[in-house]
Amino acid sequence: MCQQTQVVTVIPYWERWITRFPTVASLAQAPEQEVLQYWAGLGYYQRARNLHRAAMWFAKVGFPTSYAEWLQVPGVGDYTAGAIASICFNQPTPAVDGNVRRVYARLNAQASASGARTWAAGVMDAQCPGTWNQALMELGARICKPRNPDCKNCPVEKFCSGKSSPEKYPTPTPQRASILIERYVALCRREGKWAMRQAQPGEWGEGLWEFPSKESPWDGEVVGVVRHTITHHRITLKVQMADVDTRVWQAALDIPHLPMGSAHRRIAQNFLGG
DNA sequence: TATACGTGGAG
DNA sequence: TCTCCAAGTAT
Repeated sequence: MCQQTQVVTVIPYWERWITRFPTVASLAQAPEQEVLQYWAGLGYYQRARNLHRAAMWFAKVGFPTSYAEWLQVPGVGDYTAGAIASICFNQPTPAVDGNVRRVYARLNAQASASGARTWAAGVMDAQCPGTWNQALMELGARICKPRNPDCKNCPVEKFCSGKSSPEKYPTPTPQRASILIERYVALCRREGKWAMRQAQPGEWGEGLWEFPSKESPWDGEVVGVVRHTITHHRITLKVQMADVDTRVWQAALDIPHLPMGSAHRRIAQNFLGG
């Protein structure tokens, strides 16, 4: 077995993305499959679809200028709308991210962060809402960190009700039990092409390409195992060389350019060599 | 209000 | 190698 050494220039995701989609219009005009292709590997594929829909929205009606309008944009929720409205349009809307929720819970010794938005609206500096919101978020990111918070350098330590045991707030949500999933993946090559399929709506990775798989083994040699986790699902993919009955085939040279999730991408990289 | 979503890095 | 963790939106 001999290993080939090759020099690979890794182009960052953002650079590939911004080169292909330098403007809102270019993103709006792209087919969704291509948007997914450039997003592939990052996860949260619904975000890519929402970003694409948002671009089409902007191309059609322009950028919103208020919190309420931004909330209508696909993929934009309370935090993003509040951040944009306050930072770009000087509107006194809270921008409550995970950092701000943690600052709220500790400052007020609250087990739950559900009151964070009401609190943030109340302490808002209406003269400089964007700067205020960014300061709150930075306080959480740099001082009031999830672990080892730097209380001695905290500008509001003397007001803090949770300072004696900051890591108790907010109470962590109990972790879910893992669900173990085992599937058998078939690699089937005919005339230089590989059997593949696109994940359907309702399946994981909708619209992404993958190799055929099922819960029971195929008739073929197991050549490897790939492990993968999606939230609390621990997935073991056993890779087999097997014959499958399919009508969809992809040329080996095209596979690196298809939108694929990381597990099947790893399978393609590790097992399609021959 | 609780849960699903995908991945990579830290330990 | 394994386990744990992260942040925001949609539903």
